[in-house]
This record gives sequence, structure tokens and C-alpha cells, in this order.
Amino acid sequence: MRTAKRITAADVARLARVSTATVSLIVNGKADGRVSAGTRARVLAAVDELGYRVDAVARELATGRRHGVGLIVPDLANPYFSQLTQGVAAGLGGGHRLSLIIADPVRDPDPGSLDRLLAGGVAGILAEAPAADLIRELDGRAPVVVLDRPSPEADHPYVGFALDDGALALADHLLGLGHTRIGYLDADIGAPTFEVRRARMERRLREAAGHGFTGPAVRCRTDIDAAAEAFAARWDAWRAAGVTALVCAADVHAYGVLRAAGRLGVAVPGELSVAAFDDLPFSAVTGPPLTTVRLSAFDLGFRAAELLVGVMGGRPMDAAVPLLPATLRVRGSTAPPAGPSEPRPGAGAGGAR
Amino acid sequence: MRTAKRITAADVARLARVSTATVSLIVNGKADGRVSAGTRARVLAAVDELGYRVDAVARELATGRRHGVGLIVPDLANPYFSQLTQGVAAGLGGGHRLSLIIADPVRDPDPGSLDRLLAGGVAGILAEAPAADLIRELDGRAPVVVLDRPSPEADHPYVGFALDDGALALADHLLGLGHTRIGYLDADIGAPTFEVRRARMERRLREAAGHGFTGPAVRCRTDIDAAAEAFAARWDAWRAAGVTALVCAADVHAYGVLRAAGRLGVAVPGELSVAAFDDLPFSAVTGPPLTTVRLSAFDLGFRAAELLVGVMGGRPMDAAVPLLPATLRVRGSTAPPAGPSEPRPGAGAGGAR
DNA sequence: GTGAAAGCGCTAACAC
DNA sequence: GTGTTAGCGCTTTCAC
Repeated sequence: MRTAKRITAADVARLARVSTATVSLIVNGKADGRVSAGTRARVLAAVDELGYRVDAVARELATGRRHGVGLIVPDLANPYFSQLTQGVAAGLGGGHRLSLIIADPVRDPDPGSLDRLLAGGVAGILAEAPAADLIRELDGRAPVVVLDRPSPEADHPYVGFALDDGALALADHLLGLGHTRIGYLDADIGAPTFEVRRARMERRLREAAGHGFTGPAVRCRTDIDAAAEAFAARWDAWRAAGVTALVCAADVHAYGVLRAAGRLGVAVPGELSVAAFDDLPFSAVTGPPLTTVRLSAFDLGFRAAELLVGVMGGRPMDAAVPLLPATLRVRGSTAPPAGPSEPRPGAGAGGAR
Repeated sequence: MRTAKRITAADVARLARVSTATVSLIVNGKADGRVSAGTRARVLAAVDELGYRVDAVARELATGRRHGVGLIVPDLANPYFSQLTQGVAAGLGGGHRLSLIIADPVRDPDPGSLDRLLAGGVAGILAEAPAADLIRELDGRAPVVVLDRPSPEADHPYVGFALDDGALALADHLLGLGHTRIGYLDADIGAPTFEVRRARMERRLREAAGHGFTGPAVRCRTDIDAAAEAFAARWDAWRAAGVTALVCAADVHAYGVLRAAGRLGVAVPGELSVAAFDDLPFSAVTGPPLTTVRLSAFDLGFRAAELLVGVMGGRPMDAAVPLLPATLRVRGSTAPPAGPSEPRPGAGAGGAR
């Protein structure tokens, strides 16, 4: 906790027989014509000998400039968020350090950790789908860019996906295959992105089939195990309701469904088609490969980071950032429903594209 | 970049008609019996009215205490590292902020980003499999804990897995199934963890079968696409060499192999058994589910973080940290080799446990 | 060219 | 109880 005694600019100055001002100029490369070659060499030698490094904390205090960017995400175990983080890191480019707050998606981050984040010399904040409370809490503390949801509470600039397109495409895909009774496995948090995914699909189903989703409304954590359990517990009810296709709010849910279906002996897509949203890299290698709506979390993070850097740099934020695409990827987990009479016809089980 | 004019303790002091010292005591909860209720209330009111927040940068400068922990990881797109990061966050507990450096695994992080990391009030560093150069660079700058490899260059405490156990178990599993010609798809970076995985298995194969791995030595990036390509390019050679089982250095490689095998029409495990190391959560839902050696990256991160907190707190580091377990998970991707005469016998294709 | 000195915003002795 | 006063380590005018 307590840092060992550091080497300060004063130490260097003493050894090089100059003032700390000179040391500062030199280590910051601002010594153009202002410092003689001799002095410069002496100072550099001293720096080297002592192993001096400028203390950035002191530097940030002195200059008033902060170089950190804080990222608030719910859960790095979900590849969606780690891709997003990777995108943020890339979009930030050099020159910024990235501080992470992993916040329980349900509860907002505790105020302490928020303070700690802001504490670390944070000049801007990236918040993934923050709850309204958090948005308010953040507002005014530093430039903020919101990801994956609009920020009506404080109109921060935000980046998100054209979810409508994706939801529509998925609904039409399933409808086109001949499914009419479709179940939905939702996330257990009421984030806008999940609201939209479900609501938009449901509206389309209503238009086309005269009714929305079929069977029990199920919500569960975005976690393979939780989804597997949820599916196992509800499959009977869904089947009883005649469900032939199940849409999951996120790929991770679908992974759980696939696992549980395998164990229960439910053939996918023979007996049940499964589809989802996200298109994580693993969705191409599940058994069977997953039909899903691609939402590039990497791009989302990248764009958000770029935007934040711009805003921090004083660029006026045009809140109207174009939405990122959401396009359907059809793979092996969806197929036409089995005829009611013939239990399992040809069921093209699995098989990548 | 430039923070808007901040509200300082002096502002609060002025408004509350007290000194900044008093403000400091109160906002830090050190006002036990030292401050009267009246003053306290006045100050709190002023804090509220002004929206004052203590500037952590200044605070860290003043106290000399740093609360940040820096984590250096190569690639958050690999779930192994995001699980690890999640574990670190959990192990750190409240009271520390986590700064991330995502460093190209090949090149070490550029000195600039390292400086920036250290700059941000970092009191300790967690480095995932740093190259020797990096270790030296880090040494002495702050307490360091190394993950996934020993740190002979500077004997920092480190945490890792009992890889020998896992490698042995996997070798024996394959041998026991009847495979004698086994291929190996390695990572393209020479990290010790990968060295050990391969070398230990190879040694066992030598003991048991009289020869090491069969077929071309292939190395590629730890990335699904790269592995798929690598497999597609080498499968002919492996098959020609009589390979019936392929071990991958990491699950992510195996995912690529699975995908490529599917597209090439290579039956797994009928024609080729596939196994790997890591046991990421997705390995239970691949088609077929993957036989792999479980290495809990979350636990690794958690333990490392605990250790670092201890070291930073001044606890003497007993470099001898027990290794984390590496246990084999047998799933559907491995099976006995097909007899040379009968192309595809019963091949229990897929099917989770 | 180089140094002196005044902060940056806060904490922590030590007075009063 | 509360205020005064030094710093923390650095940057940055402004003299010399």
C-alpha cells in the first residue's frame, strides 16, 4: 500500500547539479533550445543512474490533466463484455489508461468503487447499459458515453445497435421456416437492449401470426448454467404449449439451452430450433452451430471509446451517433418444425453452414 | 482532457466557514470526537450544496498511498484471460481500482503504456506470463505477482497450475483409448505454460509409445480463425502420418479445429479425437463437447490478486504458493481410434455425458 | 540556458 | 474543537 521511498526529481536535480525545473523540462521533452547539451546529458545520466520515473499522480495534480478512462461493465465472464472491453482498449489508442469497474448488473456499483474509479485520474467514463440511477450519479462528474442504451436521463452521447433490424430479421427467419409457436428465454435484468430484442420480435410475431411468444415467460441470468437450469425446468411447459422454436436474449443463454437440450435428449433443431442475439465467436462451433443476430461488441466498444476521446478533447458531441448493424447469421440450430404427425423426420441435425 | 474547474475543499471550507483541515476530517470520517455536531452539519451541507468530491489524485499525492492495481494481459478476446480478469477483480475486493493493460502477447507492452499504468496511482502489478524482458522492466517499480509462469529473473511470487498432472492425465487418457499417433497444435508464443503442456505430454508419449507427437509441428495464434486455418492447411499431412488424435494447446485452438473439421467433413471423434487445455465454459457446448484439462483462470486471477494485496500490505511473500489443480474433463470429442480397416465403426459421435 | 518560487488539492502534525 | 502550517512531487511562469 505504502509505496517504497521513491526517487524524486529533486534527487535527480541534486545529482546533476541543476534545478528540478530543468529536470522537468528534460524528462518531458520540452527542452528544445532551452537547455544546453551538456546539462541535458548530465540530467539524463542522473535519471538513468537513479532509475528516476516521473510520478504521474503528482504530474496529474500539477497539470490538472487526467489521462484515465473508466469503463463500467457488468461481467467479464460474458464474452460479449470482454469483446467490448477489448474494443474499448483498441479505440482508446495509446495515451489513456483504462480503469475497470466490474459492477453487479443488478445493483449499481457501490458508491465507494465509483469514487475510487473517479479517483484514479479519470477524465472520462464509458458506461455499459447503466441504470437510470447510475446515469444520474455519473452526470457532471466527467464526460460520459453510454453504451447499449440511450441516456434520456442526461442525454449523454451513446452508441448502440440497430436492434430492430436484427429482431425483425430473426422473427422473419423463424416465421419463414414455418414456426408459429415460438418461446422466448429472456435475461433477468430489464436493460433496454433486452427489452427491445424481445418487444420488437413479439410485435412482428403478432403481425404475422396473430399472437406473441408462446409458453411461459422465462427470465434468467446471462450465464450458461443458469440458462441450462431454466430451460430444463421449463421445457415441459414449452413443449406442452407446442413450442417448436426458442429464441434466447443472448448467445450465452442459448449455450445453456443447447447443453440442457443435449442432456434431456431434445434434438436441436429437429425437435426444437434455437436462436439468439450476439453472435459470439463460439456460436460458430456449438453443437449445432447457432443461428443468431450479430452484434459486434468489439465495434461497440471501439466506437464508444473513439467518441469519448473526442468528447474529452472538447469536440462537441453530436448525440446522433449512427447505430451499429445487427444482422442475422443463419446456422444449423434452426430448421423447419417437425410435422406434428411425424415425430422426427429428416432433422438435418447440426452441420455447419 | 482538461478537467472542468473543480470544487475544492477550500470552496467548501469557505462556505461552511471552517478550515480545510476540518473539511478533510469530516469527509474522511475521521471526525469522531474531534468536531462538533454543528460544524459537522454545516460542512456536510456545504459539501452537498457544492457537490464536492475529494480529488483522489491529490489525496494519493498527499498520503503517499496508492490504491490502484495494474493488470497486464495479452488478449481479452480469449475467455481464459477475461475469466482471469474477472477473478482478479473479485480477489482484489473493494478498495482497489483495477487498471488494465492489454499487451500484444508477442511484443511486450510499449514502454509508454507501462509508464502510463504505473502513473495512475498503481501500488502493485499483476502480470500474466510476462516475457523475461518485461519482468526485468517491472522489477523494483512496484510489488509484482506473476501469473502462469515462474519468475526466475526476479523471483516475484507467482501462481500457476499443476500442469504436469493435467498433461499426464490427458496423455494417459488418449493412450488408454488406444491412440498411438497423436498430433499437436501449439500456440505460436513460447510462453512457459505452453512449453510445459506440450513437453510433459510428449515425454509421456515417449515413455509409453516410444515416440513423441506425430506429424507436422504446427503453431498458430490462440484464436479460433487462426486455428481453423492452421488445421485446414495441415490436416492432410496429419492424416497421412496416421494421426488419430489431436491435442491443442488451448481450448480456443480446439474450437477452430472443430469448426474446420466440420467444414472438411472430418468426423470428430469418429475419424479424429480432439482434446485441449483450459476447459472454458463453452467447451461443454461445442459439437462435440470437448475433452480438455481444466485450468480455472478465474481461480488463478483470484489467488494472484489475494497474493498481491497481501504483498502490498507488507506481508512477507512466501514465494512457494501451492499450484492450482489441473484436472482432466473427459467429454465427447475423444473416443477410441477407428480400426484401420473399418472406416467409421460405432463412433459415439458427440452427446454430452 | 537555468533557477526560484508559486501553486495543484489534499492530509496530518501540531498549535491554539 | 478548530485552525495553521507544512509538505506530497511535479509543472510552469517569470526573473536572472
